[in-house]
Amino acid sequence: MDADETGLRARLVAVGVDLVLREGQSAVSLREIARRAGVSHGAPRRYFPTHVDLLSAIAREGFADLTARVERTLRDADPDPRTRLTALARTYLDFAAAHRGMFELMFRHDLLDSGRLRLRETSLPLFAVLADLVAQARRPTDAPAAVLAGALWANLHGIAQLWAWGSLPLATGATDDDALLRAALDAHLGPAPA
Amino acid sequence: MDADETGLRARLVAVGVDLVLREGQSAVSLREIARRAGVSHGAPRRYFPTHVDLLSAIAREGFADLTARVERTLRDADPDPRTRLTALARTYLDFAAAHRGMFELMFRHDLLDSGRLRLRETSLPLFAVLADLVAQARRPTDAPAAVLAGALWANLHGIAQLWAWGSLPLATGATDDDALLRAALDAHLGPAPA
DNA sequence: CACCGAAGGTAGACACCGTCTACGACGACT
DNA sequence: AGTCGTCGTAGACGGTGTCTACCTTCGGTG
Repeated sequence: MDADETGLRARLVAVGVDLVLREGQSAVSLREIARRAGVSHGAPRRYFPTHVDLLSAIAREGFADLTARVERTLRDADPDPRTRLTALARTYLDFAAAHRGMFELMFRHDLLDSGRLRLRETSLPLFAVLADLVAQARRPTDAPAAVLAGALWANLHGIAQLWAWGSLPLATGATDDDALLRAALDAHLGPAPA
Repeated sequence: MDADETGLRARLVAVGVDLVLREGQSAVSLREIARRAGVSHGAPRRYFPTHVDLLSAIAREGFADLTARVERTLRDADPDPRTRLTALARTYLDFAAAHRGMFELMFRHDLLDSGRLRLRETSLPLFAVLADLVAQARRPTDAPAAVLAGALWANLHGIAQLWAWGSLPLATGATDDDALLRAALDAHLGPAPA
């Protein structure tokens, strides 16, 4: 971002992001990142005392990226809340599918320290956007907006997870996750408008 | 189970199950299991050529356990499909919360080989139970039963995941996942009966 | 100008991991 | 009695994260 381009700290994060996107979460070792950044294996320690710190910084970039994608999608989208929610959901699932390694890392709480590096502060705005749209699309008989938004998010997340896991298509016979996505949106927000 | 109690193979799996339940997924190393089983670090290799094989066997026990719990719950439950689905869902979430390490392992596709050890065959019956109940509770205007069941499962799974992740309560302000669970069931199956 | 002290990166050690391989003990069967 | 399989041992190898001692380099101050 605004960090010195040549600064090792930023370079380590950039290399890590590239690595997790290209080779998945398990490839992101401290030593491998250091190697690709052209420094010794001990160098990262100056900026990231622990592996968790570096991974958290990388995951933070992932949340920022996802948030930016969602905002970009919404910028060009219809004003109708239901349509916007559909676009948001599709962006979420597309992100999970296209950047599987990063998506996995982002929710591996055992590898991350959500307290450090303002990881949580980076992920909350995304939920706020979702919650705001849900509040607009909510019908009077629905659950409270926060609960409805949480349930919908959980549904999106579950679809992404189970899809990555591999048994969902096998169990449902679906060949794509679009049917599941539409079912989830219909369930939480009511039938799609004509 | 029916395996020789004194057989090393069964003992390794039992120790692994115990270990993952007690200390979480990251504690389940080949060498630690061997240590606790009182054998050398190379011994497991005779029965489980690779770490993935042993973890898969452990996860298989997890699925069997979860399936058994669900079946036990349903045995004593009301015949009404909606009630039964609620009981199933609660059992699923309770399991995820109570045996977090095992639950994590069960869906860590990067640590498991779903092909080997009939892991998939062990997890599918559980989904079949869910799908069967959903088919009974399904309303005519709902999505096809398989899709509806998949979407509901994804919702359950997402609630479990995000709850474990830790940001859900923070975002929704909920102090328990019961509100989310009820919202999910209501969304997919229609409002709860009086 | 000389010095010095901190910042930033190097390099080696340590314990642990999964995997591979050579080897020994032991029991059953011919 | 002898031989062959089965099963577990034990050591090595390359990998990991972390810790620590060291070196280099550069900016400010006497």
